[in-house]
Amino acid sequence: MQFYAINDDLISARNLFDKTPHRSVYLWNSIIRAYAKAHKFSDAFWLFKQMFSSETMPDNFTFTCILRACSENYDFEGMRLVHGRVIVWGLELDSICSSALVRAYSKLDLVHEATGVFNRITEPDLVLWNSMIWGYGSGGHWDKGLQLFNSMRRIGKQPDGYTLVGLISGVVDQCLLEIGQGIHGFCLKSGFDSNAYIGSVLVSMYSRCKCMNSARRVFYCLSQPDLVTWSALVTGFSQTGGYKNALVFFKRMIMEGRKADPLLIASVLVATAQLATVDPGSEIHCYAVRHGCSSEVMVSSALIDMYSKCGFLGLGVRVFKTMPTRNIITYNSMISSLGLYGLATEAFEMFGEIVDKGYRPDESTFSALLCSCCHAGLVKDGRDYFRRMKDEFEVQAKTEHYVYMVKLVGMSGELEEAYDLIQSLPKPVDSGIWEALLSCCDVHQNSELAEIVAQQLFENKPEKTTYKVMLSNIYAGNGRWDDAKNVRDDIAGENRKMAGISWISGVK
DNA sequence: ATAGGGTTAG
Repeated sequence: MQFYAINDDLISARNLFDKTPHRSVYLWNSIIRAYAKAHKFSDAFWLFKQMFSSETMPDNFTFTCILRACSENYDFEGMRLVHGRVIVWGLELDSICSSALVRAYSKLDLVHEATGVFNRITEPDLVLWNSMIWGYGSGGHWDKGLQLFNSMRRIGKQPDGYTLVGLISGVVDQCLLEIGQGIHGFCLKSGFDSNAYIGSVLVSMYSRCKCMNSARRVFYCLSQPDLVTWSALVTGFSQTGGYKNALVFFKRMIMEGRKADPLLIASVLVATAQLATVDPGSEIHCYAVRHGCSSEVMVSSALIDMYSKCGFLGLGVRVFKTMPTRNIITYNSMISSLGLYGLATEAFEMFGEIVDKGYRPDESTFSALLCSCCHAGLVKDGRDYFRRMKDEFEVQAKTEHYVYMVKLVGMSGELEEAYDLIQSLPKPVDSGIWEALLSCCDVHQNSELAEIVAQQLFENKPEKTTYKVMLSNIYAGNGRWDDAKNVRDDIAGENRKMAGISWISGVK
């Protein structure tokens, strides 16, 4: 419904634009920005080009509008073209254009280019500092962001809320927790702790650091947490294993009379999917239906995943069939769901369908496909998809893909081939890949190779005990009782895992 | 002119 409103407005705006005989630069800028905001990037670009042959000349704001469109559309070529024009118009040193360039390049992960633009400015203003710090932070270069933050303060420039948001977004991992705490301290001292944006990024920062107690504490300190902040907290719980808490806080927010939006609903569905009981998930589904957003791509995709993980593939398929718009994530969810149920043929068909429709399969698509092959033991198909992934679709193989390939080849009994595959990888090899091979050795009771693999794992992660259990089991299976006992004794002193128990909840 | 939360990846 919202989309129609935006489109209707856009159409009226365009009519007005077309009827105006002498268009000012403001009018041009507004219409380009409107198209960019509605994600109609090709229209925005077409108008941008039209403008150059009109009587009105672009100004620095025109470029910011079109740069935003380029970056949101991941249009690298357009980006270079526009940058070129910015230079031609002598606006590269303009404070408005330069910060737009820095942001756009950073968004495209071209931090190097962003830095180039930044370094050409001798006296950056606050917005430019902020843009560059944000660029470093969002690009994973937290250290450079921090350096820049320090040099900014050294020359006496006062940071503002934007600066800190950019800086905090660079704290992406548990090992950066202390850095994050330091920045949090700075926020408190400088009185930024009541800023809604900073509150929400702090909550998600602590979530990324797996410190949900701190995230919760920041949340409780806010007098009026808004939807985004609630959402950050619920998502934090969803992603760190606090599934019950995700639901508790979601319900608490609803009880306070607030309305959830598609982003939050998708997030809380992740928690219900992990709980693997369908009741809470279908409750959220009903909520989405009542609030008219069950057909949003994000919600529907999450529903497909939830239903299939909770044992109701048919309901997931029904959501899939009835949803009005799909994206690559939707298809990936559907492929992994089919794979999860051992329906490899159907998963392959869906892959063919998305290629026919012109979607670009991504790394998750191939994860889902290779996983389906593993479940169904289809070695030949797996090899094919692995090859096509690299050759035909130019998707780089990542750790997860190698894990699947090792499992697929190794489980079929070709332990040597799996071993050779790992040997061919650049060092250091992720221990997850070695672990995959170890589980193949377990299944095929090959204790000789298992020893070699375990040695590799021991060098990588001596503190982990799971693979020692596996090695001991392999020894035991081969009747090598002394070896089995030695490895067991080795674990005994370390923190031992409790034996697993499981149960099935009653179905009414 | 700059900012925050999101769905797949068993």
